[in-house]
Amino acid sequence: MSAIAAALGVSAATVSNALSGKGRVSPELAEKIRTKAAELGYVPSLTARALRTGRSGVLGLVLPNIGNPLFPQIAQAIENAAADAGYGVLIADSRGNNNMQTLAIQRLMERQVDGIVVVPRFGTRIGDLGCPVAVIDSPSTPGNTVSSDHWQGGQLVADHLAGLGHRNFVLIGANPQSNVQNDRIGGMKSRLPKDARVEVVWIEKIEAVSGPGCPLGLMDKIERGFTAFAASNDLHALRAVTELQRAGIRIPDQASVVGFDDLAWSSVVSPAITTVRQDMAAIAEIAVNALLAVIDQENAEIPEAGGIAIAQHDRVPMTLVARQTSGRPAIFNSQGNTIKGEIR
Amino acid sequence: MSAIAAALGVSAATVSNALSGKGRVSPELAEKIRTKAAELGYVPSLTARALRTGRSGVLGLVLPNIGNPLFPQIAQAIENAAADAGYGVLIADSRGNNNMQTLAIQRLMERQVDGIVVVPRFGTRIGDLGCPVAVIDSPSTPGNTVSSDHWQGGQLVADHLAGLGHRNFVLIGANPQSNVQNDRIGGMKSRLPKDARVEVVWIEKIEAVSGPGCPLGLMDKIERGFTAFAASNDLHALRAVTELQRAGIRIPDQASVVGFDDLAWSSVVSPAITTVRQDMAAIAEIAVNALLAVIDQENAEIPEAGGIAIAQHDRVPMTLVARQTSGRPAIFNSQGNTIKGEIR
DNA sequence: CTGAAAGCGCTTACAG
DNA sequence: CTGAAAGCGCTTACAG
Repeated sequence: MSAIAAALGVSAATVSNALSGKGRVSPELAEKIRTKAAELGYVPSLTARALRTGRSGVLGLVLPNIGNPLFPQIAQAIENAAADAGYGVLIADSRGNNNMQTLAIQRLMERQVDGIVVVPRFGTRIGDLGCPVAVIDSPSTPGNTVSSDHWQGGQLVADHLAGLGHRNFVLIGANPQSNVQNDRIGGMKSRLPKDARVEVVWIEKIEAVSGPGCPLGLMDKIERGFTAFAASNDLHALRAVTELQRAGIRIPDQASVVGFDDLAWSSVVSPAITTVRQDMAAIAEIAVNALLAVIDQENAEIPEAGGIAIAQHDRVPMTLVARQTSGRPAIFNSQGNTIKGEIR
Repeated sequence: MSAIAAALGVSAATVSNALSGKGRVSPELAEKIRTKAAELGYVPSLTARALRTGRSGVLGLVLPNIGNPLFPQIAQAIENAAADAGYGVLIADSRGNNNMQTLAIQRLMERQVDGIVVVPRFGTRIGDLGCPVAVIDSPSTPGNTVSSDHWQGGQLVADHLAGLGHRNFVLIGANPQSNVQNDRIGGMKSRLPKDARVEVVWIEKIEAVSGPGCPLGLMDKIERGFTAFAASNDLHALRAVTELQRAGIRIPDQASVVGFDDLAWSSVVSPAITTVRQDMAAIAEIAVNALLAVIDQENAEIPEAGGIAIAQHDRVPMTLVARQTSGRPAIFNSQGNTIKGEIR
């Protein structure tokens, strides 16, 4: 900037004003300055600007576990929304314990992020951080800012499976402590037909006994007449598909399987998995906009206000993506009654 | 900091020296300053430090596509290695075209990152950026800094499958333009038994004709006597497993399937997928250390040197994780000859 | 419409 | 061992 000022014989202040388009510079001079800036390959120092304005132009993203298969979708959506708003994204992983989450947030704040998007760990509560925060989890989470309407997503699944003729449902979740999973499963239950038979399988409980990656005992359910398998995410749905398929069950002829999240592989396995997709772009946009609103307001009003926890509780609707794992089962007639005896 | 200085009646310079442990402060005063800092909850402004020292303490991470299933592993490893070294990580997605990659790098540089880790898009070459860069791709990529030894990984697969008795191999890749995939497939080919029969399936070519998610024609291979399916990553391996399973093939009794990368679901599907794992922690550490070495050197020597492309070409060995998809096939006797006729 | 001055919070020679 | 001073590159009242 000083190089431009020197080359043109004007002041740094004028260069700054011209480049930021804040008016108060004659159009001709402004044009000359812009040209010279381009010519010199001028790149403003965002660091200096940050120091001066107190705004870094960077948002933090704290995730419970970067290794989570859903992470790519979230990170991509947040990165996009932030980039569109001219913000960078600093990532932090709270993998491990809840203390790590606190540390991760601290590290981010040391770096003067203007706001933080956090996907909290089970059962943690994000209090007032002294910095704008948007929480993405589930509407059931205290302090939640925005999330998919997981309950409604569960209802989508129930309606879909019931519409196919199913009356015997196995609901598959990993951990009953997860608000997201509880919402999904609760939503499903709330919409099952009156005469439905339901059993819930909690994977972590089974694995605690039989070890990770163990069979889920789904063939036992099949033998007991269950035909619909609704998992709380695609990873579990995939596990169900392979477990059933391996045992010789034909999907969707003999059983339907549905998942959540439309993870990377879901459309590409055989048969492709029917799933309920989150509108991550919408969620990210709401989260980022909520953050920006608080940031702008902080800047405008009394800065002593400090960190403000956002509390909008936006619920973004989910959409069902019907694929092959839930084609019409050959075992049902159009009334939904079983017409073949091979599976009672 | 000035608050500490004021509270103690010393200068900011002394506070700075005490807190940074640069010596030249009496132990007693230093201790008093540290105590007061803790008491006041002092958090240094990394922005100010960055402006003054010219180092932001932030590394950039540019990925070809955040949506890629391998991304979590990479991001996590880099975030860890960077955090251990006291650095933050700014992410950028070059999703879409090669121009986006250039833009992503520019945005990162505007934010004064001290160095950039880039996983380049197919066929792009990362030149001198005027900032330290570490490229992670494959040893066959020009400018590569560090990567897994994908060729050796391919050899691991070939040895493993040949050792099981297989002589008829289907190699599955997505895109022949990818250096990584070419290395993996090349490595496999280089170690197949002399009398082996080999066919390569390129998924993108098939999908260009039959649409995304279409069958890969694997049953045709089975009918023509192929028994070993070696995919260039777990996503394709999973696709092969489900396609074969769905058609009634029992894995591993009638066919073996092997993948790469040990993606999130690989250990949890049924049967669990045998795969070759990358040592991401080692790769990330080498990449980050390479960056730090250049950054420190820039700081010590002539800063006019500008950006230096690192050229170490470290190859990190891969390891095979044998799981159920490649148990000993029942169709082979101990000499590796077919003993059952059900699959010729 | 343009410029001189101050200051964001640090660090780093340089004096004392 | 400690402090006064300058400066990193910007922006923003305030004058002129």
